[in-house]
Amino acid sequence: MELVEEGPFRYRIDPHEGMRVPGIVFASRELLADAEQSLEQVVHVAALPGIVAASYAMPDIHWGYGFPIGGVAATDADDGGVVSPGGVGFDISCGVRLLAADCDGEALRPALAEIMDGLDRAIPRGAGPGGVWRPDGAGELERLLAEGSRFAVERGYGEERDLLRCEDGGAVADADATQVGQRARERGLVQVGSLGSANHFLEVQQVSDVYDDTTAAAFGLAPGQVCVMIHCGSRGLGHQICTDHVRLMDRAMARYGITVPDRQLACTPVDSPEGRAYLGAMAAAANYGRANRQLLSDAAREVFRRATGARLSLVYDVSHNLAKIETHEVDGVRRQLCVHRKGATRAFPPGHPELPEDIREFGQPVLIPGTLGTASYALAGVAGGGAFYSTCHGAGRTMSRHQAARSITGSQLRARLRQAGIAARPKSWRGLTEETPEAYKDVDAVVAVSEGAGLCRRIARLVPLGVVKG
DNA sequence: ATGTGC
Repeated sequence: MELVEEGPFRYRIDPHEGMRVPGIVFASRELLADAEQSLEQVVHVAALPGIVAASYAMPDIHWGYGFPIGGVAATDADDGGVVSPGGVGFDISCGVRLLAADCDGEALRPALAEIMDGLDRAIPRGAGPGGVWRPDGAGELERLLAEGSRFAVERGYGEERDLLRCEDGGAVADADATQVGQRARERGLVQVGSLGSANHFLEVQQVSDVYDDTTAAAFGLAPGQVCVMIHCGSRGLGHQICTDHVRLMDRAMARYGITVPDRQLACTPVDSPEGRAYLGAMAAAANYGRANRQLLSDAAREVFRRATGARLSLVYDVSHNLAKIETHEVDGVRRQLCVHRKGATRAFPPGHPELPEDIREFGQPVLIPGTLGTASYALAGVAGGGAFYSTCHGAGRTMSRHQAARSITGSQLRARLRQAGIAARPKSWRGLTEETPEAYKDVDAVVAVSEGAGLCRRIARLVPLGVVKG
């Protein structure tokens, strides 16, 4: 792949092979070495009808279904632009929530084992059914899909202030539950308030570094402070919605005269019945994902309250797998675009009207989950953020799950975490080996490059004290 | 990511 170095940590792939726009890859030379194969997917995405500006790749890019994970693509509906479920991914609305405790690590230490045991009992996780709340039939699921975190808070799982610190106030307005199929509903009904498996986790963390005292304080973060980070998505419901709508679009594509370089890029115009149906179902899954994180926050709060009386207040909740209709200025013209972010986090700049009033001047909080036993980050959006105000979402895999599981045994991993002073409560030690840190890129490098490329800035770094995983 | 692989 021919890459033109355009600026610091910014590379361009010039249009060829049916590309309508260039590819723009944000990376260092080291990170590019891991990205080589997935750049082909950046090229494929650049061929989508109606794509605007560029097919972007974040520094944590890796191979995904159709689109790369770490990809950003915006399309213009008025210019034949399409929407593609592959541009969001199977885990619709997968995202991260960070809660700040009113105590520091030193104070928490004596109660840590008790808290971890409490979380071990309170947090449903792993594949299959099980959640903290079983909606009372189809009516409640319907409201959950329409109202997201708002409904969870209304039902007593949280406080009104939580909603102010959620992307979209905790619910997107354009959810259309009629486009969520029966199987998706059945799977979703029994998984409300559950973590899932793979790289999803709930961690008790401590702030290890602060890079901007003022912004950190405004976000509610200080050196040494205890936090809880939750990384999860929309479970089987989102997965089923993606499966269903990929199939529908795959069949419909030809009728719109659309051809794509990879069948996994199945798409239809944003303004088509199929496009609107997907966006409506996707928004319902987005609300499910937010409610899921809200319910797990409530479960964690209860454990902390009982163990030490500590309170957890929400810093922010943001997704990294979503398509959204947003207004952006392109070459001096304001346009309504369908922005696909897949393994990429929205990072609105300071002053953006959609940000909570009390932190608006600092830019949107961006939450980056680390991999097992490594650091996580709180970042902030910056003015001029290159890729439709998006940045990285995490470390990004370099090893397959199979490869990772062969590289270390459960007991070796267990010993390492214990040595690092991290209290782990996995559902199974065997399953955890797929998540060994060597299977991922270095999150510190990914975040440093994202900042260097002008996509975001670092606010605080967090390290794990305890981890709950599927 | 996922009642993991058509």
